Amino acid sequence: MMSMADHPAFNVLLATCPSRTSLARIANKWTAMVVIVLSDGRKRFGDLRTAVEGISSKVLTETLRDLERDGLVERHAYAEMPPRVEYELTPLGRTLHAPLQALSHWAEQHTEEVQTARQTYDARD
Amino acid sequence: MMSMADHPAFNVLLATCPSRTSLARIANKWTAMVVIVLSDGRKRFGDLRTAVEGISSKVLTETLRDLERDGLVERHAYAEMPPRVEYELTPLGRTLHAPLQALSHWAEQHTEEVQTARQTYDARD
DNA sequence: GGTGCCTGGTTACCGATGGTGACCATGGAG
DNA sequence: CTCCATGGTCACCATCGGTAACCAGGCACC
Repeated sequence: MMSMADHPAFNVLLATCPSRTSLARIANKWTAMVVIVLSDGRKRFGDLRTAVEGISSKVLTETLRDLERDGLVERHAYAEMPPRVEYELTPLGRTLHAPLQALSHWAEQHTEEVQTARQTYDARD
Repeated sequence: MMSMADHPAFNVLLATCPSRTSLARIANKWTAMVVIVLSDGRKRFGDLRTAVEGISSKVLTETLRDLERDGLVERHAYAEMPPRVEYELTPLGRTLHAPLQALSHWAEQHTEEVQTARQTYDARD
């Protein structure tokens, strides 16, 4: 059975609703790519940096910190030399995989249509 | 039947893949909110501005222009005074509704967990 | 014991992006 | 002749994303 409590009155369209903060975090290309890579399993910092082509150390660090802060990713640091740090999705983070994967699939599947539309738009008058 | 041509080798994880441009456009909070409002039907500029609380004219204009350029939204301007301009999703734009709605739902449904995690993170040492 | 490599960052800097508030063109109403 | 309504644009500033250089610390080599 579902009660009212299962449906809090959160609405991203409302300016002051805290859910908008959550949306802003996940509706982000780097977040999407990092989560997709991490859903394959625990990954080291350097491996993430390689897998998510083109991301810089700084942006990867920030993205991971934000995800950790929001309880979506867990950080495991080992006191070794050279250092080793691994990241993995929390159970909450794993629930993000499906929606973000869907978004990426959309991007991949409709890229050609988007490119065509863009060329048409840019070519007109 | 599906052929190879139905599955182009687009991959958002590759830096130079054009699908990444598409992902960057749709993985954006304003895009998500605008598409969700528009999936309810054709809307006037002013109504969109009201429905997506907190968006400025400038950002709404830019968001709509980008969506139009990518073939996701169609703009209908009427030569009346005062002016009337309506926007509606194209068939391609409508395919975005489900993934973006899912993302918003995630944000709304997990806001409390995210907030709790954030407080815990910020409170530690 | 100086040189260099390895990893996971940090720092300074800089251009793009997002956000704010004022302003505008047009025509009709008062 | 002034005011309102609509759908913007413009100038301006803050914040963010991105780039390239550098760093800590231990180990290996010579």
